[in-house]
Parts: sequence; C-alpha cells; structure tokens
Amino acid sequence: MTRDRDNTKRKILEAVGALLARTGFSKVGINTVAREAGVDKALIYRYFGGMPGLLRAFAVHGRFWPTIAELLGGKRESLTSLAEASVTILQGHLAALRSRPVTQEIMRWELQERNELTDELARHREQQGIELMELMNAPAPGQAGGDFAAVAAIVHAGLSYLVLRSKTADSYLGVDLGSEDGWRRIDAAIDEVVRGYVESLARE
Amino acid sequence: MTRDRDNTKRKILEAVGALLARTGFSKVGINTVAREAGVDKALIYRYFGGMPGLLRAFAVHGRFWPTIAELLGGKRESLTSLAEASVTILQGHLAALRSRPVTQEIMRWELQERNELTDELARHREQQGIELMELMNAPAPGQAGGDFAAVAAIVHAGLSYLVLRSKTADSYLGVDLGSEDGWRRIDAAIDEVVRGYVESLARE
DNA sequence: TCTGTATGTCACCGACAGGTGACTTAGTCA
DNA sequence: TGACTAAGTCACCTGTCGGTGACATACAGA
Repeated sequence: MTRDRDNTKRKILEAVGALLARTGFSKVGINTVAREAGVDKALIYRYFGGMPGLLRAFAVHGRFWPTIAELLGGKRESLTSLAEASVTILQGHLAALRSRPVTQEIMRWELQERNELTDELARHREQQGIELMELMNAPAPGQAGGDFAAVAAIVHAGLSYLVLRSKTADSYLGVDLGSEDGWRRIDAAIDEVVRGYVESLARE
Repeated sequence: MTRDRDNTKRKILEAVGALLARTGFSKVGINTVAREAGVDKALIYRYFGGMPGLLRAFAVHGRFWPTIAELLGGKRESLTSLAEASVTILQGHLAALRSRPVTQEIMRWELQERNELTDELARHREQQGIELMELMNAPAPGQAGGDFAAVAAIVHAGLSYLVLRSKTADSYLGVDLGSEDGWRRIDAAIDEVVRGYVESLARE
C-alpha cells in the first residue's frame, strides 16, 4: 500500500460524510468510520485525536450551510420589498436544505443532543439567520404592528421540519412529502402565506 | 420481595417513560430500562417478548397525543370562522406539545428512524391531523384561491420544530426559546400570520 | 401440609463498542 | 547504503449491549 497521510485523512472525512448521509448520526462511530474508510481505527486517533476531534474536523471542512448568495438564487436585485425578499429567502432555504442530506442529518442530530460541537454549529447558523433577517429588512417587533421575526421563525422552522420529516414520513397533514408535487404546494404556500401576512401588516 | 406481575409490568412501562423523557430514545434499551425499573431484564422478555413488544405496549398504554378536545381548550363554540378555528387549533397544538416531553421524544425518534411502530404512530397522527383540517372547515386547494392545507402544514410543522429545538437550542432566528416571553411571541405570531393569510384569501 | 406454577434471580453467551500499545514497514534524507 | 521517522497494522483490553437457560422461591389451591 502507499503511505499518504493527507489522503488517509481525506478518506476518513469522506467516510464520515457518506456514513452520515446513509445511516444517520447514531451509527457513526470510530469503528464504523474506520470500516467505511477502509482504514485502521488507530489512525483516526492518531490524526484526529478521537471522535470529537474527527467531528470537529468534519464540521470545519464541509460546506453544510447554504451561503446567503445561494439562498437568494441570483435574485438579489429583485428584493425590492419585504414580501419579495422573504419569499425568496424562505424558498431558497427549502431548496437548499432539500438538496443537502448531510445537513439534514446534522440538524436531526442537533435535535437530539447538545454538546460543544452542536452548539458551535448552532451559533454559526443563528448568526447567519440574523443576517438574513436583516437582509429582509425586517421591521423590529411592534414597529409595524406585528412580530415579523417570530412569523419568519415559524415558517422557517416549518420548512425545516417538513424536510427532516420527509425522510421518515410519506405525508404531513395531507401534504405529500414524497413527490415533487407536494413540494411545489409547499413552495407556493410560502408565497401565499408570506404575502398574505405582509399585506396585512401594510394595511394597519 | 413481593411477587406481583402487574405491578412489575407497570414499573417497566413507567421506566420507559421516565427514561425517554430524561435521556431520549437513543438510550432506551433492555438493560437501561431494566436498571431504571429496578427489575431483572429477563422479565422484560417474559412479559413483553423483547424491545419491540415493550415499545408497542408503551405506545398503546400512553396518552401521547392531545385529544381534539384538548387542542380546542374548551373553545369549541367560538370557532365561528376559519381564522378563529385555525388559530385556536394551532395554539392548542403548541401548548399541548410543549407540555408533553415524552411526545417530543417520540417525535424526535420519528425523525430518525422508520419502523412499524413509528409508522403506526404516524398513521394515527396523520389521521387526527386530517380530522383537524376538516374541523377548520378548510377549503380544498384552489377553491378559495389558496392552498390552505399546505399553509397549515407549514405553520403546524414550524411549531413542532420550534418545540423540539427548544431542548437543545436557546434561540431560533432571534426568538428566545428558553423563556415564556419567547413563546408568547410565537403564540401571538400564530394569530398574526393566520389571520393575515385568511384575510388575504377572503379578499380575492 | 404438600405440590405445582409462575415470579423473580443469576450467570453466562457472543457481538461489538471505544480505546491503547507494540510491532512492521515504506519513504526520506544524510 | 544505512538509519531514522512516521504511516499503517495488529492484538488485545475493558465495558456494554441484547439475549437465554438454569435455578430459587413465594404463593395459591388441593
């Protein structure tokens, strides 16, 4: 065999991602990762110091969260109104999350367990979320007669939940989570509910 | 020691609930349940046939899902409008879920794993969800110019996610998930967003 | 009072987990 | 070419898991 530390480290990190996407966090351990990577587990300890270190390296190395640019999907210039911006961002969130199985697994993991790593990941996302809120030019609570941030949080969370749930459920409240048709309904509903709400704010 | 099969079974089932609420599904196993119940694990095999049988018995015995009556919170008579009914039901869903840690754990479990038991639980809830939709007297998609069911699914899912996330996160998009204040914002936002949306439907 | 049964106890199995230390060997540099 | 370093291998430890069979004994019914 050839000896190549960097390549081995890469194989290990890739194994984490593959295992994560395929089997979820609960099955990711030293032994399974080593097996998946075709590498002796002692090397994981030598190169990453153990499971926590490996996960940290994995978290740092990967691009799990969509950039703001991706969320906007090249529509940055069209964000002329609060409704416009909100719909674009929320629809972008839905599409981005759906296309990232590993991110979904990380989010499932975050729901189960709290540790320094999940906290760090959460901090990063919370930070980005707040940037997004600013990008929507959201009015502060009360300022426009409504709590826009709280509404956005509900919808954002709802999209997250529907995507996470789609792995293990066929439908949710009658909406098919297994077909593109169902997701088109969700996508359209984002538009409906956000515009409806923002209009009601404007009317006050 | 006294010999009392029924009491032992009860202790075992209670141990499942306690363990579930305290440590989540991933830590629920034959050994941990037996230890928690202060009982020999052989009895679990004798009385329940093993882990799947125990979980099934647990699922049957417990009241994890709020009844429709609880969701309505004694406001059945006031459901005069679509908006009224929807807000009441969604706020009821939020309160009910927040008060049920075991239900939350089951839902976390459902996000991770799919098996006959989670499927059965999901079927039951999907059924109840559809009843709720009918109770809201929801117009069919397209009938009122909007897909009410999809919007309701997003909001319903969002509330679920926020509650599940509150165990491991302090805030979500700037909304504090650890204080009653944050939840009051969510509660109010349900009202805002639903009314805003329903009004926009009426205006078409 | 005796006896059968079912409740509860215990010891043990194989499999697999995380973790470690000693060994072999490939590649590099003097 | 020889020697050193580090990459890779292997054997083995401890603990826990799910699962099972043999055993002890409390209790009810004859």
